[in-house]
Parts: sequence; structure tokens; C-alpha cells
Amino acid sequence: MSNHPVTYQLEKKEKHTGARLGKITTPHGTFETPMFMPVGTLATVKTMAPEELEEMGAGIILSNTYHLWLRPGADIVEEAGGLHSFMNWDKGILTDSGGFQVFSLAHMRKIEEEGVHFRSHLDGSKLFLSPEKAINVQNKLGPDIMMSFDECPPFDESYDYTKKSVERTSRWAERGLKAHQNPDTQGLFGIVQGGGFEDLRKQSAKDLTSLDFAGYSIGGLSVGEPKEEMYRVLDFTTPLLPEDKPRYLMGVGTPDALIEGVMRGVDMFDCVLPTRIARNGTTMTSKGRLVVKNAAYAKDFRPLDENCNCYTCRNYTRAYIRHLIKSEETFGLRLTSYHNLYFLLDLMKKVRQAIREDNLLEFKESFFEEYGYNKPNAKNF
RNA sequence: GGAGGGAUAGCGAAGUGGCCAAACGCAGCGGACUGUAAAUCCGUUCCUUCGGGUUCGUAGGUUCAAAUCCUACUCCCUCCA
Repeated sequence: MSNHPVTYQLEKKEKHTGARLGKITTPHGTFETPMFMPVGTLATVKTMAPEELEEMGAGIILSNTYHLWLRPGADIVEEAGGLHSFMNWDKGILTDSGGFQVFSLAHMRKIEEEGVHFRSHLDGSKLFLSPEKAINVQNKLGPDIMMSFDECPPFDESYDYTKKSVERTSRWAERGLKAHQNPDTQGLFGIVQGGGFEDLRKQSAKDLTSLDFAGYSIGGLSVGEPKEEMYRVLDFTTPLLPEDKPRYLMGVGTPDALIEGVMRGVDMFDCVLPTRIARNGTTMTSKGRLVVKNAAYAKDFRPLDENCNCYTCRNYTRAYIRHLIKSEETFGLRLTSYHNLYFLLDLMKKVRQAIREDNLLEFKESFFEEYGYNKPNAKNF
């Protein structure tokens, strides 16, 4: 096993669950885990300044290979001195490989053993992304953590197809590892796939852990399947991953799934949900979802969340934020984005504290109760 | 005083005898959103006991049938005096 530039240090495991408290060290600092990572696809967490992300406690953010490759192009980012310099963010950066776009742009791409042929979503031009190309681009972008180029099939894909896909993703992972040019400064993660099939998840985990990745992520979840299905898969998948490396559950960002994921031994999460719903006028609060753009808040002069200490909640009211959003003022989107990110980062902070104190189950119970997950027909993420 | 144009649902605006409870846009209301083709998308907005009932400035009329044709009236706009 070589020395990776990204390392995991386990501090303790919660007494009653599989939850892990730890630290991940990257060339751009150390952050505590479990951690939620804000998503900044195009080298910006939409509407947020890096200073604000730092202020709210983000230690690492995401960006995206496919999107940056198309615009502005990997060479420009490289010439700028890499992503950190380009976007003025000196903490951790993780780039997704473009694997998710194999899923989300499914109707304009074609998968082959060599790689994936895409149609650019920007101008329709023909593109080709391979495991080597994805690594090559990420080497130029210069994130602390790079992801292997994988295929993320739909959860309800057939066993036969999923099996073929898993095997190909494993081969792609190995090819990516070989193509990696900066193993001393950038860590590369492998992505476990396999849909809802236990033996395929096992196969995928076995293939990938036989290779020396800096960390492992669990992909192919949170793609529309019921939460119980995701938890079921996590139950048998996280135990397949090495104890001494980071575990990253991709695409998860609902409060309950974050806690459930932590209890099953996950260290890192990312999700566009908090920032996307924020831009669409919805917020997460300790009392559950609050659609601040709704008429009910027109004359509500309380903060979004009376238990929140974020910049938004310390200074602005629901009525004002609703007004801004209804008026399409960008400041409104900033305020809700700030709050939602703060909410999840703060949630993870509380989760870490609960692990430290061995009372994660109690914490979960009271959080769920407050948030409204225990109510029968509660509308919540 | 004279000549012409116009009044359509919350607003703007199509429609000029039947397929019109009336296109479309906006505004309003609600919903969706999970490794971001998303500051996007979807639904809905006369009343209703869901059978139907009342609408297209107002009042009459023609017609089997009128937002659409005719008459009068009211109001608005433009031009001329």
C-alpha cells in the first residue's frame, strides 16, 4: 500500500452503531468526519462566495469533471494554477468524474468498453470521455480528491445489465488508477456500484478494494429508489470497505439519510439538494421543511429557523426572504442557500458530537421527532 | 361639436356565427427537486352538492346556435374643430 495524499484517521466508533468519528487530511487541510460536502459543479457553489462557505464550516466542496472539461476547459483551469487558485478556495476540493453524467445525460450518450460517447448538453457536439480521459482532466483540474470514471445505472436496472456494468466499472477503475499522473498530490477514489444486488455490491467492493485507492465511495444510490432500499444496500455494502480509508456515499443530502448513512459507517456525503431547493424557495429547518416562498410566510417576521445561528437566521425574516424570492432578487437565493448549507453542516457537527458522546441513537430520535419524520404523512426530504 | 378606433377571465392579449368556460403571456396559488443540462420543471387560477350553472362593457334583438351579426346606451383612445 502506497502513501496516499489523502488519508483517513479513525478517532472513535460510536458505541451502539457503526458510526465513525474521524479526520480526513488532504493537501488542502484537514476536515472532521462525518462531513457534508457542498456541491459546486462549475467551480462555484451556486450563489455562495468561498468566504461564506468557509464561514459556515465547509472543509471540502465538490466540483465536476465533465462540466469543467466542457467549460472553461481543463487547460484553462490548469493555467490558472488549478481549481483552488482558479476559484479562490484553499480548502479541500473533490471532483466527480463525470460518471454521474453518464446517468443524468443518459439520452444523449452511448456506453462502450473504451468509454462513453456524449453529446454536449451545451451545443450538441460529439464528445468522448474514458477512464483515462477523466483522470487526465482531473489531473489538470487539480482537486485533492478525484473520482474514478464509473457508470451509474438506474437502481431498477436488470441484474444482468448491472452485473456487466459493475464489471466494466471495475475495469475502468483499474485503468484510471494506471493513468493517474499525480499520485503524490491527488487522491483517487474508487466507486462501488451494483444497484440493489448484494452479490454485485460484494463483487464490486472486492474488485475495487483489491486495488489501492485512497478512498472508496458508494455510488448508484439516491437515484430515485426508496430510502429503505438505500439503507438495505448500505447495510451490506459499507462493511465491505476498508476501515482505514474514507467512505463516501455519493449524492445523499436529506437529513434522515445523512444520519442513517453515518450510522452505517459513512464518512462523507455530497448533495445538490440543499442548494437546489434553496434556489427554488424551500429550506430545511430543525422543525422540518419550510417552503418559505409560500403565502403563509408573507407576514411571518421570524427567522427561517428559530434554533439556527446562521448568518441568514441572525439577520433576516421569512417575510423578507419570501419577498426577495418572489421578486426574483438574487439575494434571496443567497440567503436560503446559505441557510440550507449551514443547516446540513451544522447537523453533521451535531452528529459528530453525538458520536463522541455515544448517544447517536438518542440524537437521531430527537432530531427525527423535531423534524417531523415520525409523523405519518409528513412531507419531508 | 365632427370623424374614426376600441371595451374579452386578476392584468396584458388572441378569438370575429357552432370544435369557446374562451389560445398564449404575465401575475397569483400549490407541488416536485438527492455524485446540478435546474435561480429549473410541473400543476392550477369564474361558481359548483361535479349533474351542472353563470360569463366576453350594459340593455335589447336576429339565429336552431352569438364573445363573434344588428340596435341603443355607457365608458375609453386618436384625429379634426
